Amino acid sequence: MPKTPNVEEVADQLHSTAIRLLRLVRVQDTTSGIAPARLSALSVMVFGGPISLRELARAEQVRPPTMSRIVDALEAQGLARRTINTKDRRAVLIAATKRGQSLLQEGRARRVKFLASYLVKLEPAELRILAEGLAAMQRALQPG
Amino acid sequence: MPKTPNVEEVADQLHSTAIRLLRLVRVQDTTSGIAPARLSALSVMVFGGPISLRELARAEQVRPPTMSRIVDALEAQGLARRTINTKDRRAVLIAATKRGQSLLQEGRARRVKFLASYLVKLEPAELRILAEGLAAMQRALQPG
DNA sequence: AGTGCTTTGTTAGCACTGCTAAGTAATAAA
DNA sequence: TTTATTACTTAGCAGTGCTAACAAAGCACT
Repeated sequence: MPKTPNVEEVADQLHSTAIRLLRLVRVQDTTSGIAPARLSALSVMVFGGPISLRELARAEQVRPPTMSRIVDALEAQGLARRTINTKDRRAVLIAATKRGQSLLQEGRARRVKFLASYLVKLEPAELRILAEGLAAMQRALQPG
Repeated sequence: MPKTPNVEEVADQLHSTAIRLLRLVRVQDTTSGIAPARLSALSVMVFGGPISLRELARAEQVRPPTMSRIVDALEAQGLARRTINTKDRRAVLIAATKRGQSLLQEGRARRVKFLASYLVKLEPAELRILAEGLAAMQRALQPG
């Protein structure tokens, strides 16, 4: 029976493990031909549907000018489109194109597959603990 | 008794959770006055001692020219110093200064404390599971 | 309608961080 | 000694974050 771990120690491990993990998958992301911030913004559109620039910026924790440029690039690559919001003509509605959708799904699949290739080294019991640990972490990171 | 989870599902959760976590702590890092790549490189020197540029670049998974510029900035901020390697005069030995060491420790402490403030919301049993899950993940990410 | 405030988005310009290509200096190999 | 390799730097590009400053649209109130 393992003893209750120190909170700060876990926090430290958490941080460094997250860094290592994202560095690992970054390599996979570059093969998609879409830069990471663009891929991430595209993902929000694909899973959440058309969205205003302001909302998209908030979802990505980025300022509007930054997101405006990201959308510029996605449009130039034919992966997203700005459409007119007839309800409020100040705002734009940004949506992923068909091509943007399929490209995202492919990239996501590749990334997940890549990560999964590491996880298969674990015993079923370890995998279960990892899944439970993740669930706990998601609860902890929840605002409030 | 929870059933054994799907590997790809866990991989997906892992990825998005890691992204969210690092976005969270990024805010804390900006308060240190050192940019993230510089902070990370500094950390390698502080915990591993003097190191050549090539090794440092490898440790940070970055190309030498990129690291050369990061070290330039750290030197300009008085946080690291390039010294001559008498064994091989092609190479440089890069080491953190006293100021670099203390600044890093402070930043690290602030980040850990910040993360820990989220983790205290968890029950001891959840925290234990999270720690075990992290350990499993570190085994999985191990090369080989 | 008109006046003024707020909201949405853009443009311009800066800092930081990644890359490759091309160069110099020191060392190793032939 | 000549050639190749290794370590590092410089130059220049792309991507991604920011703030400041602006235009356009909507809102509130007279």
